[in-house]
Amino acid sequence: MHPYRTHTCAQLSAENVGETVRLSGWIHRKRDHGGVLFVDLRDHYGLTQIVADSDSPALAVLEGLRVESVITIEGTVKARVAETVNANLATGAIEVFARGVTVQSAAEELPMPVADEQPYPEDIRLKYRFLDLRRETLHRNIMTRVAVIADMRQRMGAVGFNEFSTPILTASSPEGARDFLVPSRIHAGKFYALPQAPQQYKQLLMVAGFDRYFQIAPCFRDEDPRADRLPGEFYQLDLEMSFVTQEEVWETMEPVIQGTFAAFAGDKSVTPAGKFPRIPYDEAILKYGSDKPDLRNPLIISDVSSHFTQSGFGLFEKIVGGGGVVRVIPAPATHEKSRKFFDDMNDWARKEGYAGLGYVTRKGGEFGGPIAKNHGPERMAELYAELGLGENDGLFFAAGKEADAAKLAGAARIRVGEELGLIDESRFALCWIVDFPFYEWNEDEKKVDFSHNPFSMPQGGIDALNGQDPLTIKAYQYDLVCNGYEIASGSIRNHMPETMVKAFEIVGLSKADVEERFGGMYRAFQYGAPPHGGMAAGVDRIIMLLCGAKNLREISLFPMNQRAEELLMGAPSPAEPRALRDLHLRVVEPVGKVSQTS
RNA sequence: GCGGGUGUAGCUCAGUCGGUUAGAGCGUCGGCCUGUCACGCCGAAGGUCGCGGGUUCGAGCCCCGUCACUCGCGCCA
Repeated sequence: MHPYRTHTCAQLSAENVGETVRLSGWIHRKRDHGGVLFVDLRDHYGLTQIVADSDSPALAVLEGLRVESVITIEGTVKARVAETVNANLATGAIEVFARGVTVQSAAEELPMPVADEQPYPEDIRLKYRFLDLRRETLHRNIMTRVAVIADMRQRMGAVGFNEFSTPILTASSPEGARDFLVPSRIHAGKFYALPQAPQQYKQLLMVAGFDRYFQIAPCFRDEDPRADRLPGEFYQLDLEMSFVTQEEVWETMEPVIQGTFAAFAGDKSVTPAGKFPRIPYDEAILKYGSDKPDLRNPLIISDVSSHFTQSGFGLFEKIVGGGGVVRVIPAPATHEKSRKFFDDMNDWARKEGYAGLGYVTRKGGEFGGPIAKNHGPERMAELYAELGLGENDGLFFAAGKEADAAKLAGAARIRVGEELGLIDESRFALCWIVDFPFYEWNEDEKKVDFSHNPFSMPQGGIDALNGQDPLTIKAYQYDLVCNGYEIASGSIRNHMPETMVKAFEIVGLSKADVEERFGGMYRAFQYGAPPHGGMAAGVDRIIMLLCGAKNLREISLFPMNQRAEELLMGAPSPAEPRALRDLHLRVVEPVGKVSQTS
């Protein structure tokens, strides 16, 4: 007989009654009735009830063990009598009568429960992550993660992509996020950087003629986290294709992404492949106030500035006269809502740092609120007719400089949608946001900057760079958005050296700068580079959506906390003086702050 | 870097207007219990009310500072 087990804890059924078996696992729960004792024995696969009574030498041993101790049970499979069958358990028709027990590893008193899903403080969960990972939900989420990644690999392979591993110790990329640096021992004063993404390597693979690359790629960025952004490291489904237009990237990836979503969506619907809406960036900002709109929210923002060029409502007239805009978010069927509902929204907007969120109420056709009063009921009715709003619909107003108003309107759209329960939770709504601006105006430095990706191809190519106002140039650049989360981002790359040089010139960088900062890639483009493009999808975020988790820590094995500490292993930690010497480093403590070590 | 929220037993939380010895449930420990499956019953231990300062006759409660966790802004090409 196998020293540890003949079956897993999910395997035994009525068919095994009478067999002598061996099971190993953790003591999930223990119910001690004195003369008879039950143990729910748990392994990765499931639970089996173990029973011991005074006839069994196992009774005394099990009585003395704490939960989460690891044991091996040898015993006989018994059918449960009808009244004691547990329909909630896969193995609930049987139990194993323990004849002998071996303690493989006794557990101390636990710092946190395993057989219980009660919320627990993050720092304890992270410090005892091995216990946390035993808990049902997290254990299941991690297995979903494993399955999603395997599914992605399979689908990518099926459409002709090959998985390549690119270097982890690489060169610092001067654009973008803050790098994690690794000091060089051999080269004093020089540093490797961990890749923020395999961007340049995957483009080099295209130049090297490999045609279709993908990788479940670890990426490293030293930026502050969010609930949907892990500190330090994360994974991307990174891919690149040669000789493609952006439409081909979308057409190739829609079935892959849709397929993976559908495979794990449970009873939620997923936007069909080939039907992902393609929304230009400018339109997204106008209609949704965001470049990552949640399309489950039916509310659409409208620009009503033209209605306020002349208005009894002086504030809006002044804003529009000064080049600003007035945008509105409908609040359908809010005639029963109290004044507090509307005032609370305004308070919320002010708390978020905006000037305020105006509103008009409407009940049975009657307008209410100061904006309606001053603007006048006839003009309000005109505006309502244009927007197609009914006699019980309210309206929120976001006014100011265009970018601010759009942002406030976007935030208000989300909040109104949630408050009114308008979000359709039963689906994954996917869309592409396309035609991102290539450049943007940097108000602080009074100069033009790259808006997103300096490697992407400007629409119109070098002619556009030469002849057009830079701020009107679009890029062949796109994001994939699901339920308000940006889940992928990509572009057709700029593979032409002279176009690259021109593109960087506009943000004030010379040819020499390009050669210095992107030397490898720039050099590669001198020797025959195929037109190429691709994208990178946030694996963690996709898994979070599919698991219905609100936080990336719920789908990650050993995540760092918000201060980028890994509490289980204790990272980061101070280095030995000798290691610092080898690396030619000396630590300079920040003034006024003592670094904490544990 | 900035802002919001939270901080009371190992955990989840209650704690009235600032007023007696700070409570409950879960967990832990001890005892009892031969059919439970979130077993039950009895008992016990367990508290620098995050920390420091202040106001007050008196502070878990009010004020100031600070720390931790968390959510957001900046940031994330």
